[in-house]
Amino acid sequence: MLDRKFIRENRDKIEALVEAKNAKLDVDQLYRLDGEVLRLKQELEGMRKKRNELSTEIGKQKKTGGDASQLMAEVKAQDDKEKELNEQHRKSEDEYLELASWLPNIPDDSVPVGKDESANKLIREWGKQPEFAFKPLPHYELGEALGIIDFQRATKIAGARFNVMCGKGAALERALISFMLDRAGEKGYLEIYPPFMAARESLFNCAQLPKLEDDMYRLPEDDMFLIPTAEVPLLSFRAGEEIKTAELPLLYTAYTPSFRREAGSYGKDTRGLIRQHQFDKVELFALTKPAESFEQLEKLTADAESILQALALPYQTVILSTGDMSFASTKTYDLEVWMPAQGKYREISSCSNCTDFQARRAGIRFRDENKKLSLVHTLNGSGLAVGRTWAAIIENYQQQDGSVVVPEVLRSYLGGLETIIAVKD
RNA sequence: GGAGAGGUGACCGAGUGGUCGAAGGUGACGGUCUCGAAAACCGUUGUACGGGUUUCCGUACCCAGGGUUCGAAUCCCUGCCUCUCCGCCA
Repeated sequence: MLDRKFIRENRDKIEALVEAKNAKLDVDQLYRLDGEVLRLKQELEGMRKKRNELSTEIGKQKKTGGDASQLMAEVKAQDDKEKELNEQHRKSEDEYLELASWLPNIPDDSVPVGKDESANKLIREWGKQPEFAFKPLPHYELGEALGIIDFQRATKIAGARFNVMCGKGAALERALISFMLDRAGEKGYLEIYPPFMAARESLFNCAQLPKLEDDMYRLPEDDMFLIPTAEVPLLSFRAGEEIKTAELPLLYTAYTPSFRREAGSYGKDTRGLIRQHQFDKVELFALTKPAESFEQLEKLTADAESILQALALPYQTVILSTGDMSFASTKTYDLEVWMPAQGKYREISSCSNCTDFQARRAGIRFRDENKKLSLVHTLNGSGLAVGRTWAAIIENYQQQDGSVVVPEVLRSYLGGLETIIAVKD
């Protein structure tokens, strides 16, 4: 949610925003409703004032045994008008809020302007792409040959875009989660283990709603959703709270699965682990003072990058253009890991500064230097998407004989295992 | 799932129809005292929106949404949440 006064006083910026982020809403209607709400509210408050004054007077009369019937009739006389005004005001207000909830957050000035991902900009590259004396295989072929992942049988359980990991494959997934959580813990993030389902309000606070309702799995009887990212529970964890200023910045990390319907992505990445309905992720999340959030974004991004570096996986860091950014973000870095079989970099993390956009919806505040209640800023980043990391390891560490070398930092998590080899049957 | 109790300001807690935005306490802040600190004492301390804009005025808010009433934190209804007991269950 954007600040209402800001919207009111910056129509030019709002129009530019709607253009830059490809938002779909009727700006004229938004401003018409805002004006109407203000007008109705003023009129309504005037009537309430009169009613309050008369009621007080009636109270006094009754106390002293005077006759209040005249006054009571006077109050009664404005009932209908007041009721109607109230109704109109509420209706306009609801319509306004509904419309305003479709306004995305405003991109930071440092973000490249562009319609889509073609305008994204490379920030830096890290690591050397491995050279193979043979044609590197995709992770799904290798993984199936090694017997550590099974896409075929997963369909019997849940259909397409799911997977079953087996043996060392399952252990590798678990090792990655533990490794990432441990690293985040070392960097000062508090580990959180939250619910994997969330109420409608949590999704709205996070700005997954209203825009992404069709992209989520829903439990209609309870009006709950399977979380599409740990960002949802981590934001709502402190919703409605006044955070003690000395506590900021608050850093949280959480492992959760993420559930996404991937509606509208038919035919994209149909093979392998890149695009699944359920995938594991270790999330990094931060609440900061406003003045520190962009600095925190650099730190948080660096923290995510450090995981890739520790795993010695080549990657590049990209800043997303205005048209490619998510709804709530003002500035987003994507980390893209090298996938040898595709010969491409693929997104493995996305780190965003949502400034006060989510905090306003969730009501998370603190006392600033002037002791005024202010909204905190929220940031989130994957650190990292575990399934895609799994895939990147299999592909980057593959050997000619079809085995996969285990990255050194993971070996202690796998009982010292150095190489994943095919299970003989 | 069944029965009961309850949800009040940063926190604890009083308040069962009018003068209650709300006692008291804690915390925080300012001051007195002190070399300094603690203690003690005095004072200050809600949010949002709208209007005027130098300290001002108004409206709303005592979980949320409806209702009764001239008037509701206080009465009624619904929902959500918490606690206790029973049942069920990993």
